Amino acid sequence: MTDSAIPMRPFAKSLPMALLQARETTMRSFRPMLAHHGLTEQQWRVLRALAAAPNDGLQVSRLADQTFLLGPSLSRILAGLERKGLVTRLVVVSDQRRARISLTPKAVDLVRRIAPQSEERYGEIEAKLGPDRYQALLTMLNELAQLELLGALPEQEVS
Amino acid sequence: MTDSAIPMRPFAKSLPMALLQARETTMRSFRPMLAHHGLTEQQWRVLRALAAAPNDGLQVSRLADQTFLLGPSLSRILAGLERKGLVTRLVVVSDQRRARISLTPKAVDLVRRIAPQSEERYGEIEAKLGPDRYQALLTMLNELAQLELLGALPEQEVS
DNA sequence: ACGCATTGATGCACATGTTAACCATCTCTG
DNA sequence: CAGAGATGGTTAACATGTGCATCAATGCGT
Repeated sequence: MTDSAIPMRPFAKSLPMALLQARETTMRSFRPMLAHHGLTEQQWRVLRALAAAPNDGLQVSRLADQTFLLGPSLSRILAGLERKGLVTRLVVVSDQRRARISLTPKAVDLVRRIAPQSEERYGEIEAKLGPDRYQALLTMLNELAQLELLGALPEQEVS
Repeated sequence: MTDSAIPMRPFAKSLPMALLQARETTMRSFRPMLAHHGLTEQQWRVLRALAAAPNDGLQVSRLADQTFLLGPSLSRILAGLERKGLVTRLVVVSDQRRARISLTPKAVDLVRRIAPQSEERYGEIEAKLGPDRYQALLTMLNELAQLELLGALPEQEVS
């Protein structure tokens, strides 16, 4: 009785599930490499964002935006990276609530070593999917991310 | 010095990041609805898979496959759902390692109430993205998920 | 029957996701 | 210029993600 009577899109055609599965497939390719360097996926996102940032670093909130990490997660991650000697934190004198996070030279070296391996993975995915399809996929994903969907922000009324 | 010298694909063109962002956008539309019913996203995945399963239920490993949850996560989630009276667990007599998980009538009712709201969300996404693009996106995501990427399974050699 | 690798599932440890509460600083207004 | 509110970050608490160890039940070869 549990089946047959509940009309619902099959799991396989669920966009969120497809996105989840696709991401898992790609990340399974990256994670072992990062683990080999003692980094988690999120720690790498932080290092990577900082590597592309201006030399005086980024403040925590900007870093959170760029890495799609929430504040509390980022706080913990930064504490860990600081303990590892990979990032430094400088309080902004003009507004002492803010801090600027930068990479240490040690971290810059690390990023330099990882980057080419990372590019290899991207290259493999792009090649196996086909450059044209890869681009098309990126385009559609970005378009999807721009959608403004109902119920996302306000307290929506449910039935 | 931290920037400019490390050649790396910009964050925005990173496929894993695009997948993450796209998934976040879609899930932001679903989560409030599920929270309103006291369910997390993962709990809903479990209920949904069970609702589509045969009446005698699914064993834990199959459920893990279908929901893309790892064993340990699923163990904890099932314990929670059992505590809430939403699933039951029956040990298989012929092989006592296995258990069959099924929905309780209470859970079936719950799924029945949530399903139409869920379909609404899917419909909105499909409509706003365009049915043709939606299908194309699903197709490419499934294709991506099927890729066999290096480093995913064996101990890969890193430099 | 016996040893023994395999399988289904859980336990453990650590890192992150998520929400709410909290704290320090700053800004604005009266 | 004091006090309310806004802002940037962190802390806390709980659930999940992830990899590894564990454990019991099973199947298999001899």
